[in-house]
Amino acid sequence: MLHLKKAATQDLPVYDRILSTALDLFVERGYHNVSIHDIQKLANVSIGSIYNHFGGKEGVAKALYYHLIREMEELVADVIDENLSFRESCNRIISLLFEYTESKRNIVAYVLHAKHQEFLPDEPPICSSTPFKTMRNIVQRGMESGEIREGDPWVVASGIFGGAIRLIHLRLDGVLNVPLPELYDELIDCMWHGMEPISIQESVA
Amino acid sequence: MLHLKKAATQDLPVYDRILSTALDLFVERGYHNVSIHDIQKLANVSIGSIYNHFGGKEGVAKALYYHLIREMEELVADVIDENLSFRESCNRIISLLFEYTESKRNIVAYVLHAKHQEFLPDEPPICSSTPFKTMRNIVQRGMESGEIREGDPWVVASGIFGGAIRLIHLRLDGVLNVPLPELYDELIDCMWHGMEPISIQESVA
DNA sequence: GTCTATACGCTGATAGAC
DNA sequence: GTCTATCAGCGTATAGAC
Repeated sequence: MLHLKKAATQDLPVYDRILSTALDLFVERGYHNVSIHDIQKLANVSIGSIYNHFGGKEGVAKALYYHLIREMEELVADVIDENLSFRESCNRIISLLFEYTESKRNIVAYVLHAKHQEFLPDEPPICSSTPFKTMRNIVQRGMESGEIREGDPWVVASGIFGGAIRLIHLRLDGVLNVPLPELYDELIDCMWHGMEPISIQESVA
Repeated sequence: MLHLKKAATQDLPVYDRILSTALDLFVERGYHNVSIHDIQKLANVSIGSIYNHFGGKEGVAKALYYHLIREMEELVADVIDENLSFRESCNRIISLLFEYTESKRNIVAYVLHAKHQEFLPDEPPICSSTPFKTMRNIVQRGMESGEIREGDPWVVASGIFGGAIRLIHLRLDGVLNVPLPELYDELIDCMWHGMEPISIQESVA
């Protein structure tokens, strides 16, 4: 697997160096504002190497896409292996995504931000790709086991993860200047108990 | 104001015809995959006209941006003028956004989807732009009046609107093939009452 | 596998007639 | 204001040496 660190960039083998550099550039400037020459210079490789390994710029983007989707899948799979309750699984996934957003910003940004259809016309849109499908399936299992309200799985999944994803977007866009993990507890509370004022919730109970 | 309709495209004055065509093309292919020549051909105008009115492709994108942001602002402002309760205001905004997504798909897609920083480096990111700021402010007022739980305004705003925005994205990406208004009631219920199974909510009450 | 130099097409932009 | 013809620059991709 590929672990991207800027500091270690120069020590990586060519293949990984290209991917690592491309990730940084794509996230920073956007795919279309990065030329092969930019990647070539910053990664200290030749254009020929890039074409040898990836067959061009689109090939680089595609390889990146698969690497990072896989990384996200593993994150979700690890949570499932922990055999937590349904609700704890959801919380854990959100918690990990929040940590990722802080420690591996560009990975999350590339997966979440990019309109991959603009430059990867063959790939399915990201929300239907495996990690998100998996998350939807988790929700469906939670409904069947009665741990969560019944309903359209997409609506329920959006209700659970929508707030978290929104916060990640805000954080990536630089609108939020608070690290996401600090907001975790409050968000979890909001999503499970709803947005009613707490006084009402208590008076009902 | 600009009301974009594909059918009436050919009857519009040049200025609006360019904007309308550009909107469709930008959403369909993405800003960078659309050339001035594409716009020129499809809008039945000359390149000269485009440069006269907008000063270039970026100028077209910028004008579009302002038009559509303004349209969204008005949508929110109209809701505020109705003087509903805080909660009803939120519901109404979501309802209108859902309708917009169905009837004016490309407008919503352009405002929501695009990473405008990639091609409009001078503009602020969309989530911090006026309509979203306004929505956050509404939330803040709701907290002060006790109609909603206290907390970080971004977290609360994400809790309220995050699910809706997520569904809009899914719909725009073609993952959902149900018109959003049909999902409205269920979503609203989820967001106000939380994701607990309904049986538990009832037993608590 | 890695590199450099080069070719070719596309795109944004301009000039100048009407 | 609208148009066409044309230019200059950039970015992808290739060819061929090492």
